[in-house]
Amino acid sequence: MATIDDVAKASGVSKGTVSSVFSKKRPISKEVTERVLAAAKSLHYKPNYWARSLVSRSTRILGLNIRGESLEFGQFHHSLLNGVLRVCYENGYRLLVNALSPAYLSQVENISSDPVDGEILLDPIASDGRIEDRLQSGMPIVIIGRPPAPYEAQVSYVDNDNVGMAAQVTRYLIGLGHTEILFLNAPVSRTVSADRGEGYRSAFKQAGLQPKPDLILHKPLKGESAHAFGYESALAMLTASPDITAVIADTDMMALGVYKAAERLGLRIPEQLSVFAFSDDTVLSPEFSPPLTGVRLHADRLGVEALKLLLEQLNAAQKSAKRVLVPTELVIRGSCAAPGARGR
Amino acid sequence: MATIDDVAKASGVSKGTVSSVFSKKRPISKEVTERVLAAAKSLHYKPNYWARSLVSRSTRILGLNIRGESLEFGQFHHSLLNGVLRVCYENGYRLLVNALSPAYLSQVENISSDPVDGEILLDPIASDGRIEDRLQSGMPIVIIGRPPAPYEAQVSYVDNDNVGMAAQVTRYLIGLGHTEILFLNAPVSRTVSADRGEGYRSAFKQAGLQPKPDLILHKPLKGESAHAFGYESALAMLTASPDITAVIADTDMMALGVYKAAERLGLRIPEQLSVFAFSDDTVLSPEFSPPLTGVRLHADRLGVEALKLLLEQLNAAQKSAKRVLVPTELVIRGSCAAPGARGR
DNA sequence: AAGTAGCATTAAACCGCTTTAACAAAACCT
DNA sequence: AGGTTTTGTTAAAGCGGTTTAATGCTACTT
Repeated sequence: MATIDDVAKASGVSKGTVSSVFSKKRPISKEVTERVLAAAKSLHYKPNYWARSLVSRSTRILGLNIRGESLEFGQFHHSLLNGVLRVCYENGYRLLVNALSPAYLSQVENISSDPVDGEILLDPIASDGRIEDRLQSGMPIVIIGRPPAPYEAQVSYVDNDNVGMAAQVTRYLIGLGHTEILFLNAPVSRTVSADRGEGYRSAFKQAGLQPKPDLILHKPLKGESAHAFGYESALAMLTASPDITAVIADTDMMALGVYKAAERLGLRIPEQLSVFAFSDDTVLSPEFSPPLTGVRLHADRLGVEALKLLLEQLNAAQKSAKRVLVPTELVIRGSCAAPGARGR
Repeated sequence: MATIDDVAKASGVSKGTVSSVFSKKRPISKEVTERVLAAAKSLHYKPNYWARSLVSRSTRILGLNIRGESLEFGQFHHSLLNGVLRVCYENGYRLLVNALSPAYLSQVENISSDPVDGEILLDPIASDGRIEDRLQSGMPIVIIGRPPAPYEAQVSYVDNDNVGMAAQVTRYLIGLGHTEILFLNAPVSRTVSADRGEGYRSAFKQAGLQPKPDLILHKPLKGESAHAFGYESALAMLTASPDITAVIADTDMMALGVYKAAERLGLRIPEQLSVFAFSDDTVLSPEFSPPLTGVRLHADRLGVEALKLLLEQLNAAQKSAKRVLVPTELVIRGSCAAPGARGR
């Protein structure tokens, strides 16, 4: 590959001049510009990206960081990615998808700063090392999901209104006549689980009822798949407490587990058991029988808003912690109904 | 951000030593290693990615290049991306999604070599500047889809067996009794359209029939959406030639246009018109009424195989042009049947 | 005509790291 | 003991660009 020196020599100018021709940061006479460009073309010269980034301290690359443990790229993530990519496309940024295993990152020889101008962090957990890390190094970030409390005032983030959404759903189920509602929540450490738990409880209180703490279960962060967790915990709980008439599941896969448990127990959905999922999977949900009632999260808008915040932050003189909430909508299909008798 | 010099100073060694501690390319005594690492931690030092890449001439980033004109990120692309990401994850590579608008790329100040070790090129067209470009600069590439003829022997690529697949489908329709089969093909310039066209024709010849050239239409590369093209060309052709009893569409969106045209003309599917699409969209296809018969392309495997080839190429001493074909499967749903009367 | 301002260009310093060549100290032969 | 390896460290020379300060020019004042 030809370097800037080759081009400088070939066109009879200094490398500083060649640099200016390409970066357009300083005016160069038309005549010289043409000579340089011609030489560059014949030598197949292109400025080296890394060298340029090294000194200009900018790459026009944005990062999308996915926690290493979970490379579960479902429709939610894809939809989000779509949103992010669109904004990148429009603004001339490339997108670096950063999904590296923790095992890889923990090795000394792989430690390094990230090669991006800014980053979007997905799916924050309670003690999320990534945030501290970026704050430390001054890397602009936007989080999708609510950051853990200590950082909430320090970083910008985009989120659904998880509290409100969970409350709405719970109200909906209470309105149908349910009072014993099992909540199979996300892993405790994920911030989203706290919010949804709060919404769940508040709806109960608002209705003048006492939420029962033992009806909230959390999926473990690692290990067990969502499906297995849905199946096993629903099976156990439904067997132990015959009063339960409805289940709120965190994801569609988890809901699928619940369906399976219901089948095993001979419970008809929705007549004997209502099932709900925090999901907007247009593939799976309608395929369920009965079709799964859930909520549309608008992952693409989460992506778009996050990237906009990030770009804003890159161009702003001083940082500020902004928050954007993306509204959600209940999608009522066929898996919830008024509670019926649960005879054995 | 602290630099290597700061760490060297703080731990009382030279920067060469610090470098060796982090890169592990040269043995450093345990005692010194610890001292350096401690100093690095307290200074929040991380090696600068760009500086490192500049001299080591490697970034551990792979690129996924999408032709600028088409940022139509559908399920095919997502599935492909999933495959690619999985292999990246396992091998400690980051993925750079390169979807920049052509308008942006054409500006002088934005020309520069790509900051990746290797690249996957999606959706090649007849005169694809990207390939020549990469060959020129010595950038390792793997193409998904068949590269244009002049490059076929020079670059590695992964593809479906488009010729065989198109032949299989056409045989299937001929077997059902169709002889007048309209083929709404991909844009002429896309290499995939030539292959599918060939398969279509060969099936006719094999059955002792003459394929009619005017029954093959190509979507324009830009402009019109697939849906609009499907609708308009089907409407025109079906009106002009009442003998047509089947349509092979390039994509599901195009097939949707055909459905719409059929409805407009009062043609029932599949009784009066069979429709087929080269698509495996699990969202859309079953939603069609009747459900759309198509073909499963296994985009994720395309991605996985492409990335494997790329990694192989990066590690190999000398390059070689390999080819991997990913098999496809007919997915028979409800949109094709034996031809019936097409009374007006 | 002299002085000032503006413009295009260049040489040299620098960005933060890796690597080469040189070297000292310790370990291994006979 | 003397010579040869091995091991650990360093100073200095890049990697391929950008940027700063300096330098000739030409053009504009007055």
